[in-house]
Amino acid sequence: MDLSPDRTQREQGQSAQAQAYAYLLAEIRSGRLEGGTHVVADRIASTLGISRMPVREAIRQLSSEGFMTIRSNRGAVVTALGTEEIGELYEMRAVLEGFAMRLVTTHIDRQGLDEADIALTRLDRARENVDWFITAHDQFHDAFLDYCPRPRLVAEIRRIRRATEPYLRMTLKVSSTAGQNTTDEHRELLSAIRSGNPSIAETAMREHVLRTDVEELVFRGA
Amino acid sequence: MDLSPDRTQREQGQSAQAQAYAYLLAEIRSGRLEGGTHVVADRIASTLGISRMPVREAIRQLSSEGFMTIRSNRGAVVTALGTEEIGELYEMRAVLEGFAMRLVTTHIDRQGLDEADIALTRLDRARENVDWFITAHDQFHDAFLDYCPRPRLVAEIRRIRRATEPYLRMTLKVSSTAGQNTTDEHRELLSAIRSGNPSIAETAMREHVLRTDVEELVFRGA
DNA sequence: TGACTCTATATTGGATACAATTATCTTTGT
DNA sequence: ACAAAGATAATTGTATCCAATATAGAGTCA
Repeated sequence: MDLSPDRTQREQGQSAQAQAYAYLLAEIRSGRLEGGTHVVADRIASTLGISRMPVREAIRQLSSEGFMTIRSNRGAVVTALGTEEIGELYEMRAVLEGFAMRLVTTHIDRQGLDEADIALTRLDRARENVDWFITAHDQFHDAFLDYCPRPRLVAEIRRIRRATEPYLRMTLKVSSTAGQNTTDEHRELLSAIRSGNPSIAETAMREHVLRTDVEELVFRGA
Repeated sequence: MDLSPDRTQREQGQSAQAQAYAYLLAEIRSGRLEGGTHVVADRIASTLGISRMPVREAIRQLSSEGFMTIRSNRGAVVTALGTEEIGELYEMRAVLEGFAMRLVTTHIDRQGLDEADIALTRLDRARENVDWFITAHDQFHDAFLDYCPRPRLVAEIRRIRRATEPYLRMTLKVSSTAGQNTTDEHRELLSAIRSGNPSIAETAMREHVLRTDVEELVFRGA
């Protein structure tokens, strides 16, 4: 997940549209393109040294993925989510990822649990730095999702996570440090999955995402 | 939900891209464009009397919504879902719509429940005709979703329903008639929501979608 | 000063033109 | 007859061009 600000020159075999898509998504996820920003296709095009059409396509795709909003004849703006919408996205992820855990409990093995344990340690050590924390946090959740035998479900969960990332980043920057309880939260989650009981695991994950993430984001800052 | 096969001439104010999108989506949902069909942008363009660019954008949007698949330099094909993928989509809908019912129980009023009751009657009467049945079935579920205060969640549920519609249609055509138990199933669902207990409602809907729809589709035909 | 109209500019939507790639057909050799 | 190779056509990807629309600004009049 590199987020280099400058021109990602078209590497071998990468289409112009893919380049534009990757560029814009990275700008949005990183927060460099803030919500509400008006994105002019022509500017992006010349920044990347390509024409406007592939940029248009990238914008359309990003908009149907929720990252941008296209207003007819008035261009595209980076989707600015209000607290309600952010809350709704977290809620959806909570529900979906909760269900994913139900499936994970019956598919994860010793190795998977060990990996999650390691990820938890990394997460604890990464508390001071926003980028590290987000990366480690994603990896912790991914450690479980890797064992969920539902590719589309996993893709959707990750999509939602990306969509909310800029706001998580903002919040973390404000509070500067993730709390100690974050680690405790995740440790409890891990043990719920270790229990092997699908219902317990589902509930734990649902509550975890709702509690930790939504509360911190919506009520504390943003 | 009209699905006219012939040219939907560009009505007042409708952009070419919107026209292409609506046209392709209707063709796919109705089953006229079967899964696996290679869609040539130029053909669609001349069919609709527009150029290729807005069609490309429509295709890209449809692909990011799961209706089509774009292979680099090799065009787009209508997504052909296997039984596993269909099952996964139903599963996701079951989970999301289950959660939606949790919220609905605390927001629905007398009028909403009456509407659901009426929709149930219509559903029962529409059992012989595939199109009527699908419409009535959607309306029954929508009667609840109208009372769910989470717009994105509702949109996602409907998106999944549209994506699986062609396959439901195929299955219904084979079995020619929806069973009596379909009505019973939905009646039980309604009473679960009437109970006013969020957890009962959530479970009922989740089980309902998984049981009725997935079983009929995946194990009976398709 | 402030609202309004008209004009100039920027931006978007769409069509066409061209280049790059893939698919199809034909030819050739065995 | 079959496979390989080359030529040809079809299709996709991208750039450029033009028209339609929206935005911003200058001037005008009360």
